Amino acid sequence: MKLKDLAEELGLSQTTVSRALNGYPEVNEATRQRVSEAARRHGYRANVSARRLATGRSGAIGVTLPLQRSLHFGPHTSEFLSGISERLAQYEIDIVVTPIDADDEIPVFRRLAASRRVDALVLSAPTPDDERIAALTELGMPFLLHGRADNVTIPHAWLDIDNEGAFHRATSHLLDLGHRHIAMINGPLDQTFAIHRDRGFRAAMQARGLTPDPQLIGGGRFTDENGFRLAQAFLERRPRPTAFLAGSMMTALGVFRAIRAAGLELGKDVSMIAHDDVFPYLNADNMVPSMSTTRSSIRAAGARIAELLLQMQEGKPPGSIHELWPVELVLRESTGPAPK
Amino acid sequence: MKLKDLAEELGLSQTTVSRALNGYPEVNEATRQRVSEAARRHGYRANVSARRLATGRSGAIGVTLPLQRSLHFGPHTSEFLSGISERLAQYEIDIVVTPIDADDEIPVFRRLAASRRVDALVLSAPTPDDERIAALTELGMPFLLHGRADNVTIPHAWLDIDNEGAFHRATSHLLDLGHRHIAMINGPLDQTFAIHRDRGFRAAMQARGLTPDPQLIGGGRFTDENGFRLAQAFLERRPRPTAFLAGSMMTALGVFRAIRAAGLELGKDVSMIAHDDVFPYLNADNMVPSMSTTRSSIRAAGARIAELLLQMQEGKPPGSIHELWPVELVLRESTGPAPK
DNA sequence: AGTCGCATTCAAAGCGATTTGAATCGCAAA
DNA sequence: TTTGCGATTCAAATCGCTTTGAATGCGACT
Repeated sequence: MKLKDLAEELGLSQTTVSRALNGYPEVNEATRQRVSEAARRHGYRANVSARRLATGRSGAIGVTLPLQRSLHFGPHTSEFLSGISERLAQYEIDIVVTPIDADDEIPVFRRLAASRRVDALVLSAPTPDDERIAALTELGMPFLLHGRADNVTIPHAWLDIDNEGAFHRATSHLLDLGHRHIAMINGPLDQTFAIHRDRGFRAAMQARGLTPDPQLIGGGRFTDENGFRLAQAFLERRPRPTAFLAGSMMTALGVFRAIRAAGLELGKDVSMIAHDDVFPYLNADNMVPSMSTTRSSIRAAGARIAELLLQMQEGKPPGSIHELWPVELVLRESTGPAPK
Repeated sequence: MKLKDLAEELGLSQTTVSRALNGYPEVNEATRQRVSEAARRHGYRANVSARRLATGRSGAIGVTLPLQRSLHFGPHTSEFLSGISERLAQYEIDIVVTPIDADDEIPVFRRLAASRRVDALVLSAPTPDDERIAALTELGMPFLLHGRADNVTIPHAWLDIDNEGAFHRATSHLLDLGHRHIAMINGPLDQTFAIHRDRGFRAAMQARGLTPDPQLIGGGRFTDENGFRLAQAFLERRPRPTAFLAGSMMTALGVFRAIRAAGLELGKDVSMIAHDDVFPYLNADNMVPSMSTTRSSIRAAGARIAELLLQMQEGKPPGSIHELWPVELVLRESTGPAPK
């Protein structure tokens, strides 16, 4: 059933039917009722391809899915996507997952733009000098950055969490508890968020006149394995760290195991604060001991990003969209006073 | 730059340019070269909306993303999507993520079909009597089921792994090692794959004349927490289980913790075999002790599903597409002989 | 020389919506 | 009675591609 059929059945022109369904004001209310009813009865829905062609808008936003590179974002992906779709569900906007091969990101963007496949893009995992921003700006493709690219001066929209503040507070709290040898298990250090966390950590230490021990700082992928390896190595150093900062719940699990393997008890011999993106399948509250975290829902971020993309489509200038979300510090059982 | 502009610049008709770019044979090779060169030079790409409208194919496949219900599939999602996109990347086929709210799945399908938004769907997490199959068949929307719906007789395409066989083998192996009290931590029991696993487990036990202890059987979401809780409870029973089967690496982590918490040693006092969907961020091989698993890559399944969808689009009848993948049993350190 | 067939190319007709500019109908104002 | 205006409705153009059916050019064959 297409528009023409519906119009014929109703004895109306396509124009009127189209307008009635799209809520234009110049349609008689009685007519609109009649049209809506018929449309519902036939389960009529406008062919999206035709609509997109006519309106010039693709009605879709692209979310990049890094295939090779940031594989550690795997577990984040579904939550983030859920957040976006949650917000977009009521609109007729598609979410197109665009695999990106790291090598040829820019060409992919070029193709996306030329074929008008999506109206806007969501970019994840930026580096400080992220070159995608210049490329997309030049292509005239609207986008929203999830994270920040500190060194890029081109105006662009971004939403980020306060990673620096979060790790500053977490570190300060550990210091308040008397910890002096704090190990930091960060993410991949080429990415902005990891750099910010590092900065927060160092600043908090230095504020107390302490210098972070480079032997107790590590980074890398957010895997259970990486967390275990680094933590195990750190626990062999002397003086031994009495507290850990972990960049993700996944690494925290590894650290947890390493602590146990060393015969230590979490929350007593060793403290830990992990960053929690709030995954429904890995709950900090239900761990034993429950895990102190810096918490920020990546799902909520996705929803807000969708919201902001909608606003951009209505004309809000990208350069005016900058959101820095505070991060909660949730204290649970995994943190305690430093052992004497 | 659109087709018309390109044609004008080249002094050719749109027909010829279109055919040249789409690889039709009736174009002079010299002309094709000239066209390709010009297209490349201008970065020309056909407007997808126009193409879709003209061809009547949306050039997109939909992947359902259950929002509420199977939240436990979170971590699987990104791997699965990666697999699909890996295979589809070379084609101009979009992957549209379709959030599904559980309550109104069928209406969503109806809308998808009516608006011709996608050419086919990938369905996940089926139940034995999955009613989506009938709905989609009636709507004429091609789909491929990831998993199986045993009780549905309507011919349809599916790809599944041999869950029953996997758990049969895993159980048999534990029995060979002398274990008699085997605990089973399954997935949500309304889903087919969990039912199959249960069946494999029971059959292997019964083949040795053993009856599974209902006190040692549990199910539920694939969370670390659920694994921990169930395992902890099971370890308090007498006789205590000497081996565990875990439905996912996520639950396995919880079981692991429960075993440690009980002062037992994995691989010696207690054995475990977990099912591994092969996540890059949770490696069975690198755990300590390394984890014995039934292994089947969900990413590979995604890639194959994409492949099969392409074949369906070329006319392969859905009823002829049934793939049952064998599952590897990988023995590592977490399994050992039953303690006397 | 006339005709046929093959290789190319083209003009024009869709695809199914949206949108522009004009037409129609009452009804109040002149 | 005529005119004008607001409220509705409509015919036709448009979006940018694919595809059908016809046209063209040219060497080969009769």
